[in-house]
Amino acid sequence: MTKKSPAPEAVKAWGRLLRVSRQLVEKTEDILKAGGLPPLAWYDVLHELAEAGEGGLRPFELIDRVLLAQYNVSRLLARLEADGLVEKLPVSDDGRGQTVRITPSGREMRRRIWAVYGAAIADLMGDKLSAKELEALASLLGRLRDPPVGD
Amino acid sequence: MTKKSPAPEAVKAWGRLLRVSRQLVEKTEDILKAGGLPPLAWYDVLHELAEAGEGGLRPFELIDRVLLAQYNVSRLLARLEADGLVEKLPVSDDGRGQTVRITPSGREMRRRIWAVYGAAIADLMGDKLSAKELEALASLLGRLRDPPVGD
DNA sequence: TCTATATGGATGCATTTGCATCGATCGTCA
DNA sequence: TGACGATCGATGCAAATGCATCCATATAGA
Repeated sequence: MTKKSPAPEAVKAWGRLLRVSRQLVEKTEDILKAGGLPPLAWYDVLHELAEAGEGGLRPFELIDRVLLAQYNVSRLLARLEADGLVEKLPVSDDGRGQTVRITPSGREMRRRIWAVYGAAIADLMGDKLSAKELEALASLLGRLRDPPVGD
Repeated sequence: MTKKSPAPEAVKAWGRLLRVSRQLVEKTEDILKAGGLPPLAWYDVLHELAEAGEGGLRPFELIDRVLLAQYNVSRLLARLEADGLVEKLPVSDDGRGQTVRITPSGREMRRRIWAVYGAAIADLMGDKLSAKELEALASLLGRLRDPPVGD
């Protein structure tokens, strides 16, 4: 079987995508660290749990949402629980599982992270592109997702 | 001082950017691993060194090109050297430094990785967007780079 | 019901990363 | 020339990640 060769435009866009995203993540992590705040992954999980509300989420639901490996979620939740930011509840109809719920202190931490994270997003993205351009970017990126997503 | 709040469009584009890039990287790493090939970072370094030619590069030059931390480059080069893919040469006019040059076997490895990596790029990007769209994407991403880059 | 298989989640172990620091040389300035 | 701060690159140690596997429960099939 013959391997495909990518178009030059694809290679260029690919390179930019990887480099830019790494640069942005790194900068954001630095800013959070400088503010004595936990890493981005913590925010992601706290955000999902906050959106999920009182019902909480099962760890395996978290896995697809935050795009982390199972063992990573398992350990991250352990750290969050140790810090009192989430709590694990047994779930009645499945003896294997548990439900994870954000605590008030977790919500507070989420707010604190967001104050810094949101500002970083504004600095690093919002200020560089117009609203129309941001929408165009989101739309193009959506087509690269698996599964692709519209709007 | 008041913190900025990001525009909703910025938040959406940000989320897509981080998720899509992680998804693409992960998929690509999986493909490489399945082919018994080393990780993407190896390709990056071999690619830069191949472009640099016989003159090679100093490790600190590699650092900004591949966007890796200094200690990461140091250790990655040690692994590449152990595998005979690069060689380290003393540099005459700076007793602290060294020059790193790709070996024939390193060039060969780069080709083998590219056969798989290039096909992944074609699959994951080239097939999803038109040439025009890819250029638009690259251009938008270029504006997010630090420093921003045109074309 | 009893057994086989699949799923949810945790964990031991090896590798990789991040952080701080170190040794060595270079450049500058008195 | 001699001293001092900066730069290049490596490395010890701690934390995080990846991998394989494990335990427990759930589900399906004979």
